[in-house]
Amino acid sequence: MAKAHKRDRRVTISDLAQAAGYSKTAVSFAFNDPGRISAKAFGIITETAKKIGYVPSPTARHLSLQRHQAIGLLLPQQVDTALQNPYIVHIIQGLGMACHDDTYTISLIPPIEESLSEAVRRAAVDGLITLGMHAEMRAVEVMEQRRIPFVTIDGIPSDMMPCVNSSDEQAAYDIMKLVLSFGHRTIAVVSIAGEGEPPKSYDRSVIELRMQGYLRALQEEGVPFDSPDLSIYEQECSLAGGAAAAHVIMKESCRPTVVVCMSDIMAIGCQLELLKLGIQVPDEISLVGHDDIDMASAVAPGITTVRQPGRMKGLVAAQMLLQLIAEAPLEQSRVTVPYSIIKRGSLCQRS
Amino acid sequence: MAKAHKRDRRVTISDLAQAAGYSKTAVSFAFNDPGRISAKAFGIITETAKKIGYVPSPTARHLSLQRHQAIGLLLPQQVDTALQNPYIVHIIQGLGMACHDDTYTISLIPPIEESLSEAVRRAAVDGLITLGMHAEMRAVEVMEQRRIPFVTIDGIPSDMMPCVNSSDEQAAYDIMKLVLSFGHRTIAVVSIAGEGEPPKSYDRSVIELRMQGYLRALQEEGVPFDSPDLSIYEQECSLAGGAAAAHVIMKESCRPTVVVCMSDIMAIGCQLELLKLGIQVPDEISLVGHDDIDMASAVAPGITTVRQPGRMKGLVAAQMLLQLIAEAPLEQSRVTVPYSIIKRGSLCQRS
DNA sequence: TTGTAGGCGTTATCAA
DNA sequence: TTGATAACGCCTACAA
Repeated sequence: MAKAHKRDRRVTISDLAQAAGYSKTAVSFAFNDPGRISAKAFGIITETAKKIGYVPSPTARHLSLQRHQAIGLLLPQQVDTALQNPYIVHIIQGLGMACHDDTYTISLIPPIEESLSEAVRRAAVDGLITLGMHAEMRAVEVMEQRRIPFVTIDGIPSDMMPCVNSSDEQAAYDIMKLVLSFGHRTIAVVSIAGEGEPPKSYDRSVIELRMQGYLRALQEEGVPFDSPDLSIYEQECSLAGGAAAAHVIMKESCRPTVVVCMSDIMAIGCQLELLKLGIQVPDEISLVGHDDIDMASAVAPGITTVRQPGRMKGLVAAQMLLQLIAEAPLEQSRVTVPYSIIKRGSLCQRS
Repeated sequence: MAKAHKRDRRVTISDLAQAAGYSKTAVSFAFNDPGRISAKAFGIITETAKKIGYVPSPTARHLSLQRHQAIGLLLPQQVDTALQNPYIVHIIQGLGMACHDDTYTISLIPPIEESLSEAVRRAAVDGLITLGMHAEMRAVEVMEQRRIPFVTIDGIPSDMMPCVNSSDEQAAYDIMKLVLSFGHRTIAVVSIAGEGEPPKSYDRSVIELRMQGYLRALQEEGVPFDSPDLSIYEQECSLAGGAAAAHVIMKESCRPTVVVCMSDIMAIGCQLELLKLGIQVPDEISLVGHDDIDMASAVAPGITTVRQPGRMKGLVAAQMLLQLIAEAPLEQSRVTVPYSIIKRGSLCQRS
């Protein structure tokens, strides 16, 4: 009567111990370290377990072991919004690759009522991956209080926080250099308009870094910021934004020979619109993008672009995190993953 | 000496209770039900909490409350593979939309050593979303033993298991009907080759249902299965598979006027290859696909296709699951989410 | 090899 | 309003 008052209680280790005629310890061993009990005991216990339908409670194990076998990805926005960004999907894939062998699970953790720190408080994970500078101080504080290790992707390299970055500035510099090497001198740059706080797809700092890279390359070639040959636009990061850019550009008195877009999605939108307007791409106007999303290789001509190594970043970050969780020392706490430039048909020699 | 032997123990509710000069109960109330203690007590406790850096342990709460505030998505493959399928990404977005308000977290749960049931055993979630028929019996058994509610997406409607489906057969029927209404009578169908056990992107049953839908429509219009005007191919579900289809089709003595592909990715691959071969799309050969992936609207001409309501399915499934978790009755345990046909440029009147 | 008992950090019950 | 104390279900020294 003391215990069996609820008919549909889930079956616990005690139930199994009783049913099998062994102690809880024996049962525990049967599941976690069979070598420590007799073969007979093991047989009886597993048999009985099957019979009465016993499944060890993960939660109880977690509490007891102080470990979840899970890592979390702290998202700057709600899940549905975040996953609209293919880059984030790539990162998750990378995390998955790293977690595969160690059978860690991945938790998608959006802010709770706008608050990342609140999300961190409640996260039942062994470690966290953080995106961008959104690792606001409050959240970092909580992670430290909770002693949860974390690795930041695309964060601002600082302090002792482990992070995985790619050289955005350099990548932008490189592709602009490529553009210039093709003889282009009348250039339109389409930057990303940052609407709202957390920009839909990109961190503000990334946008700035890319712009700096562009300008550095231009400067080197003697195209200063205020050159009449250089026009800079800001558009929403979408196909529509790219299309809008196409229209604006066509109205320019001094039409550019190349459009340098800060994202493939805009480049593709722009290219489709230019084609629709009867402009030959790349013959009349060349185009380059950024990110190498799937679509970039699917459109005709393919978009010359910079490949964001999202998967690689996720993979490396997760590996580092797993190290930290295991309390193993990190070889390096600041990793830079290389970009690569993908050459396709959208960029050609200036005609 | 009994307790304070570890210097870096994380601070617990007892520590706070002691530091604040109240009982654990009072502390618990301060965090969960402040109305039940005096304002003064609340003030002191929260103040002290901040000072000593106390954060309630989620795990301990989970064990105590028997609830995780998390749902899991049971993936048929590893995370990186699964997320290559945009349809699955859409589903996750849908889950995210549903979880937003209730601040549930989403766990991505891949099989553990090929075993879904093992993954279910260890999942620390309040409920599970299951994909396709991959909810093999063993996994279902474990869910029942653990008393974890679940909802299946694209599963085989059966028994009492709640599920969210879309009428694949009907959708295929509809698009084939559309094709026929445009006057096409010489038709190539490109089906999906099922390589390996869990097909890369599609459940076997979905493929069969779509084929059935195609055939039903054809039959109605007097194009029987063995008509010389109908040729059926099987290709890998990829751009390359579509391209391969294009080549095979062009070698046919009786060239079709339309290619009906079971997936957009194949349709796009096919279209790009046809264009490369100098075939006019849609004038010489029309094309239709299935799924309405992002790319389908980006290529030129756009692919006429059937929109897989992935987000909607995820949303509905998660809402149902949340109901089940709350032990609220389900309005209906079998929901069918409607497809819609998206008309774009790739399909035109037979010339 | 097996069992006893204490700990993991909360929440919930029920007196005081 | 407050505070002991018993769950929650498992793991694991330590003892037998």
